[in-house]
Amino acid sequence: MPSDFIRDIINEHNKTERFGGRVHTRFPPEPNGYLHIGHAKSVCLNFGIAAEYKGLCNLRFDDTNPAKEEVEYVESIIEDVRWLGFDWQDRLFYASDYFEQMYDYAMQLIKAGKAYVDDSSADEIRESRGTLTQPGKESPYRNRTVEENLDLFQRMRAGEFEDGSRVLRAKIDMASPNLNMRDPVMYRILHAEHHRTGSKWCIYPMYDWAHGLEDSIERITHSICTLEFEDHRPLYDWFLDELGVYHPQQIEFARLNLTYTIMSKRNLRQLVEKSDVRGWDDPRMPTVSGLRRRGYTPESIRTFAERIGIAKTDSTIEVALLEHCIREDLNKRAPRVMAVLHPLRIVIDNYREGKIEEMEAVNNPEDPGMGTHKVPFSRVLYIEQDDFMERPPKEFFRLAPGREVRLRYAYIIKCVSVVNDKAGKAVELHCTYDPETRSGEAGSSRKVKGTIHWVSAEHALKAEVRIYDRLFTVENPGDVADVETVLNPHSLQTVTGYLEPSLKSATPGGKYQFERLGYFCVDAKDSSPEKLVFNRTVTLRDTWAKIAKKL
RNA sequence: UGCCGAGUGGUGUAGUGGUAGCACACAGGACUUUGGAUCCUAUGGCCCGGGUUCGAGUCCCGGCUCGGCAGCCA
Repeated sequence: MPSDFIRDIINEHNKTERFGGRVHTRFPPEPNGYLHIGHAKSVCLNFGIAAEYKGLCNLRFDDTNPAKEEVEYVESIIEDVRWLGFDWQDRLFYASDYFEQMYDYAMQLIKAGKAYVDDSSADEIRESRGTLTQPGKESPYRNRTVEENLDLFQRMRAGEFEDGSRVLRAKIDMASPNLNMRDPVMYRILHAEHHRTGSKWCIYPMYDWAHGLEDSIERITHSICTLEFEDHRPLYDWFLDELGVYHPQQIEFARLNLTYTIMSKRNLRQLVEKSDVRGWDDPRMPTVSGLRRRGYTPESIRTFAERIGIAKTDSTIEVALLEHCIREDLNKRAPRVMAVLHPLRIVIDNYREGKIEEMEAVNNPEDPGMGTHKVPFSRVLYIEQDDFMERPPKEFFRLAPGREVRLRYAYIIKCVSVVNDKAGKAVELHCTYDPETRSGEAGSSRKVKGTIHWVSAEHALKAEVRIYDRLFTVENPGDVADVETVLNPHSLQTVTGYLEPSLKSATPGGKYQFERLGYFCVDAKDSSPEKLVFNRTVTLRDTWAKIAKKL
């Protein structure tokens, strides 16, 4: 069980019986965009804590702003939370289900002389709010009678007034050093169609007013949110105390930041709208749907969420940790296959034309229980262009003129000649094989420096392979004024890959390790049996790349 | 220069008065029919200054730095 300041607080509450030993959290997204990895952190935290303490966690849509919210988003959020592996049973709630009760509570506050209808314009309210260093000024409407406020508020609800003409405000303290306490707006008039309540309402509650009530109504014990709401906690507490209702504890933690990644919904939406990516679920997006399509597993994301920890310090996690988590998971479960993405044709001169052998390949060296499968071998093969160099440095131990290398699960071959094109680029290799060295047989114990992967040209399956790189060229794209300027133009490279024939039966979402290259998955949207499409999830650790870089 | 909050290796995160630990990254090595995986080893840290104490990352005081807040967004 992880240890962090939130669990410390819960342990303390359990000790003092503040909530009678109960633990009940909630994940409260606003349905105005797709969930991203930062939300996943919160989902794992809230549902994870509930599970650890044998408590409950609700899924609740904070749908108080009809102007920005859509059912498409609620559907995607439900799918994503479920995919991450969490269950809210029958506790799927919507803030909009509580509108009537919130209205009653507002009437109660008005009757207590703690809220008033303000006829000021938005501009006037902003100007009278004061500044960070100067107190605000009280509204001329602040001291209306309770009767007048009641009447006006009822008429606001009845639709008698235009958008923006009036608001309901809490009467707190215009001189408070905490701006949130300077008579915050509780309701605004919005004649807008709500995705659930239709046109039933034309006044909508503001976050600060609504959120605590939602938590209170659901008997939440620990209302976990991000740091920027720290200043709002006094207001959260004020509303609940003035109403005298059940009062959860709000706790704030630092949101997730990732290197080379943007997390704000605004920026993510911009990428989608400007077609910098192919939608919210583009595999380059840090959205849960993007990661899923990219080939990330729920387990890897949960592990990641656990490893990054929970704290109040603003921090930025290196994206390498996320990549480590998916490699670690896929290493244990992904079957190994061979695929050549940048083919170089080789002919084994001394291998009889038309001869075909079935080589036995291990499905996963980490798990012998996964068995083996056959791969056809023949005279003409493809190997990776990177696995051959005409003038290799001494650190390179793959194929080169006159050098030997092992073909994975097959024979040791030697390169005897190179065919170059006009530009001098190697386009075909002629090799000989050593018949004594077939994998698994007596002579196969002979050692050579390198082993490379291959596919038989005549048996190869062609597929579209999408190779992804980071979306941004800088570590902190979120700090840049316009993210368009730091987009990586090479974040997607599409190639035709040559795959071993066993992949014929690959189904959408299927995850594989292409030996020596990385983990790849069948694209869930664009792949079909006629035209397979693979996404590269993540590369394997590449020691050679590091060496080559230093040369 | 208002209010709130945060400062522990490169990046994160533990440590609640008693040997500063873990993960990732990085460097080296072992092993290897994936330059994968695995294993081993190394480098590297308590923002600063005072104070309390036998003893301070931890408690106190004073600084410094960074983040958040002036939507009828959440």
